[in-house]
Amino acid sequence: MVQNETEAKRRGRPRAYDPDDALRRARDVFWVKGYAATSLDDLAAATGMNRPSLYAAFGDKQGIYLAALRAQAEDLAAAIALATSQGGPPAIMVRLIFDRSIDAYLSGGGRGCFLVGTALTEAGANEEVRMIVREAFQRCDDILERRFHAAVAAGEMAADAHPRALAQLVSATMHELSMLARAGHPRPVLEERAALALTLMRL
Amino acid sequence: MVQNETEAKRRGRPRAYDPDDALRRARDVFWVKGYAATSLDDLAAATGMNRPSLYAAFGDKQGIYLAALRAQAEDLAAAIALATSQGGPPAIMVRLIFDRSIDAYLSGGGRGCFLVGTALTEAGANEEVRMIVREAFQRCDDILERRFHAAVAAGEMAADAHPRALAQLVSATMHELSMLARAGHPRPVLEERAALALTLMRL
DNA sequence: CTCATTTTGTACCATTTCGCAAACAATCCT
DNA sequence: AGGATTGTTTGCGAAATGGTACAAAATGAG
Repeated sequence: MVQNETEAKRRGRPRAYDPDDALRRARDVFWVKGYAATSLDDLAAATGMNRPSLYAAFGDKQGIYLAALRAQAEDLAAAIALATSQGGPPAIMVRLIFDRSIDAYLSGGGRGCFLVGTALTEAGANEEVRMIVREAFQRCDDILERRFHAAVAAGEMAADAHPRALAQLVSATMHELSMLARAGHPRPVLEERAALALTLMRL
Repeated sequence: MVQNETEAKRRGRPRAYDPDDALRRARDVFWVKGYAATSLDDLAAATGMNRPSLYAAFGDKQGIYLAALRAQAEDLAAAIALATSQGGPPAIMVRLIFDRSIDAYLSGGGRGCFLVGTALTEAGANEEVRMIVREAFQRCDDILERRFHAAVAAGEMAADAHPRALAQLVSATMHELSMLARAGHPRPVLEERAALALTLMRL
């Protein structure tokens, strides 16, 4: 919806808001209240925009949510890709991923992961959301699996390690940490989970 | 709200519905659409009751949801307690738990676990829901941990097995299976996840 | 039979919600 | 300067939503 981002000069009245910033603020409301419980008034208040501007920028309510969801899915995959791109022992990498995840999930009052905390509910009745969630998680799994596979090939892990099982355990642990955060558990609980999951990985 | 369940004879006009059955039907609507997206009209249509009867039976909309949520939390803990109460090798027990979970999560079009799929979103802004979810999952973890601890003591598992870590892995795997189901993954995907988690447990 | 009691059915109300139309404002182009 | 273009503001309106009042109906008690 929002276009001509990079173009030097646009004609007509300039926008009074930054689309990326507005989408982040809208996303934060969805993040706490969920999609269905968030009203356009909530979004207008959070972004400082009024409804017609919201419509012009992102389309209807579902359009705003889908834009936020896609951005969040992209950020998630990018974060995993970044964490796995650095070399070094897989154990260090996994520990880093867990630490970063815990920080992220506890920020904002323990809201957890956006996908887990909001999109999953909507996935029950919305085919598009369901697909976005499925593909986002699948991408993360694939990235992690490739990384573990490479680590085995590089001799950084035991030869009989199971890259696919380990990738899925990292993924599941992240999701579990997200749930625990949103259920109100404090940091030490999350840290112990991460530590015990790491123990079971025997890296 | 609903009372005098066991009393032989009630005065006045008899109820035209079965409270337990009505609550199950209401729960099924919440299960697919989530709490916020479910309207009282939806609930009235699903239960066959009209709004005043719903109010008399369960209170307001949140009351209906909380009743369904509490019942579901109870059922979950009961299912775990039942599965762990039977003796035998822990590996068999875990496999059974996963199999049962997969069946349950894929039924109804892949709606996953009620708590994971609906309550977690609401937990973001509802303190009571957050507490119910937290306690329900905590109970399951505790039951599983005790069972693994007993298995170690009984020599059914390696002495250096980690009951707490294993319990948390079973729990996290169940939650992950629930998410995968709701994200639209087919049965084989879930079955592979369960199998690989079991592999990592080295039971 | 009559009355008290409980539930049901209909209708209603106040509020919220989404979405849009039309007028106003700011900028660019010629 | 004047028109074209784009974004903002205000306000409206139709529909849906949560919740309730009240009369009718169905049962047990006396």
